[in-house]
Amino acid sequence: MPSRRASGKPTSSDVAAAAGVSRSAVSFAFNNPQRISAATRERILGVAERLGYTPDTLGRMLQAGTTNSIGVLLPQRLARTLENPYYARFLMGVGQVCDQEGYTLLLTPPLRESVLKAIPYAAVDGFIVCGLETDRGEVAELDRRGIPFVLIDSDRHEGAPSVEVDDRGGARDVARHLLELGHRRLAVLSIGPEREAVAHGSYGPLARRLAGIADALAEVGMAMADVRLAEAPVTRSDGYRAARELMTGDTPPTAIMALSDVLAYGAVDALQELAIDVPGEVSVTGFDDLAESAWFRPRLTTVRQPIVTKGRMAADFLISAIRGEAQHPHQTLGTSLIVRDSTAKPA
Amino acid sequence: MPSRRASGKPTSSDVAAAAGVSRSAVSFAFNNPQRISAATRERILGVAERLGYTPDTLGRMLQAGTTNSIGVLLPQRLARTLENPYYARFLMGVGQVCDQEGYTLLLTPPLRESVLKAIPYAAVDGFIVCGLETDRGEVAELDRRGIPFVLIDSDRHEGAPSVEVDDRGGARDVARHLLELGHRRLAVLSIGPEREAVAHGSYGPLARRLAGIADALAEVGMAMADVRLAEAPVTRSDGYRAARELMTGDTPPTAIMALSDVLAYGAVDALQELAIDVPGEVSVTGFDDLAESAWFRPRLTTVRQPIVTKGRMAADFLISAIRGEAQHPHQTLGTSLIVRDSTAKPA
DNA sequence: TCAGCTATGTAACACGTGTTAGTTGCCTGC
DNA sequence: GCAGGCAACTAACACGTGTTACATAGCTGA
Repeated sequence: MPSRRASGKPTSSDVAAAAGVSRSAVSFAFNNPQRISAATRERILGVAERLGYTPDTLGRMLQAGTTNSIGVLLPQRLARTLENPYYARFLMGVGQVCDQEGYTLLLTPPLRESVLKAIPYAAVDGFIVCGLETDRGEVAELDRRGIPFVLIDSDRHEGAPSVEVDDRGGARDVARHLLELGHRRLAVLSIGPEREAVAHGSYGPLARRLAGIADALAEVGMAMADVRLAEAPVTRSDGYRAARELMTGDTPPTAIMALSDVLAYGAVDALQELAIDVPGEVSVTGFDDLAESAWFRPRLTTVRQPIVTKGRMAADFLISAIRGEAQHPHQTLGTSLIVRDSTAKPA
Repeated sequence: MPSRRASGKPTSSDVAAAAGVSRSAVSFAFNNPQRISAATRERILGVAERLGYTPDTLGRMLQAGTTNSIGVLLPQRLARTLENPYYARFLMGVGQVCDQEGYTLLLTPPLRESVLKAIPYAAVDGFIVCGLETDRGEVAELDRRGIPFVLIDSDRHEGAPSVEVDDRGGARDVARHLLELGHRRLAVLSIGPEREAVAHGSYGPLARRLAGIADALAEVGMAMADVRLAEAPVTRSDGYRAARELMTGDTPPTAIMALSDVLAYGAVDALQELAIDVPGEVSVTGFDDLAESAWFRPRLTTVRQPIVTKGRMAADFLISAIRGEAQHPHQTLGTSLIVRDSTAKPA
């Protein structure tokens, strides 16, 4: 009978005792067959089978010093994250590499509203750090832990690999597109509320996109002050509500620039319900180019960012760092303007 | 200087040595402040700070016997899983509970094509087992490990909690709906290829849905043999291709029953490209009722299954089991037919 | 003044594993 | 017949933590 008090799980000591051998022999029987005679090996395996023994995962990990798992440090709660198609797609890219290299994927949301506090509770070989709007010590904490990590959509940080996207250029391109079509009454549907973060000097993707829009506006002698700014948290419904409100003014915009595709979908929903033709009366643009945007009616004009590639590259960099192979590469991925059917000259 | 050979990370022994105290004192300084004098506590914390010490996650987990993490045992690779909106939504439900209870979420894909082999490599307090088409010993393995688990979309298994959906009833409802409208030339767009699994006696959700369709057919004197069956792996594009092929015959169907919403989207894409009106000429139905289906044009007639609730309930059951609170509840969630604009009487 | 209690710190144990160094016995070869 | 080598196995270490049982000193109260 396994001696372990009441917790059930038999340990290698139990097997050793029952088989009349040492604990080492048990380990060899499982991991190093040729290091032990075939006869006793069979006996040990038999006893193990009878007792229902399985090597403990944590014990093995502690000894091996590796978990075969990579963590994704998320800025939002799991429910909000998985609700967002952007993250689903990003994680898909990460997952491709995990599949290939045999890693599991640990999703780590903030613990009690704190990303920092979540770090000690994740048993992983390395972290992919997502959308760190303001660095409140997470990077320092990871550094001192000596655990490899990669920054995504954050500020560039010497001492760690990073993958970013040319958000500024992409936003500039789409704004330019609308301006060249002749639009002057523009509205920006931003992901928010994060204006405070921007005001406080954060340089997340959001701030960069706004900067890109400002760039394009400046080229025609306009400024952000000439643009109407609305904010919606994240979902399609949020975009719907925000767009409805945008159209209530006495001089509604002729073009709505949404800072994510999902918000753009919602905006189109609102316009259709108001019987406003897209793009005949109002043009709408997105950002991301999710797969659905090509199927959406009207087919959405948007900025393509290589989300899956971003995830894949992040995982590649991380695994290289875990293996101690690479230094600290910084990659900035390009964007491209995808002109489809949701934009046209103003009426 | 920390003595540890070259691996970097200082351990509590290093801190103890540097502070001239025992290792226990270091532990107390961090976890049990009142067990030690304020003066030495400050000193220890100071030394720890200087050395850059952080308690090791694995060591702590091993001692505590808990990981604060729950695992999701997936039947497919991560890339395929996260590509599927159904799973994204299911994981969202699981995530809601994780957020609430402070758990992290470990996604565990098959290792070398084997779900079984993946189990020993996941450091979790319990598993949510998804879509176990055929039980090849996974349940036995989890049982012998003595780790709590919950079965989702599988056969009911005494000895473990489970959450299922009335797939059969849902499929029967939607088939009945089409038959009552007058359709007789039906096509089923199944998720596959898994016909072999069904033939081998597996009772996954897919088989149950097919059984439900057979039920409805029987009510009007028809059988599955009278229905055209096509299979598509999983994505919208897959559905598109399969539907195009379905329509090539000399007597194309007047209604397409897709076994998932995503496939239904693809089917509508194909019909639109062929200039076939939906629902005027051909009706299309889905299964799942994803959020997008209400926005889709034409608004999709489908079977709603409570995906998020399923995930939430699975996580609830699991956490109860981890805490040793509950027995082995079995829950079967209901479905409801959502009639929208993608179905009509045949021409 | 001394028994007894509290505050403080430590040694030892427990969690469960893999691996290295070392012991024993048997067989081979000269 | 015995040195040397090999096979089989074990003791001890390492991974890093939290916690329990014990020792010591100082203080309080009768």
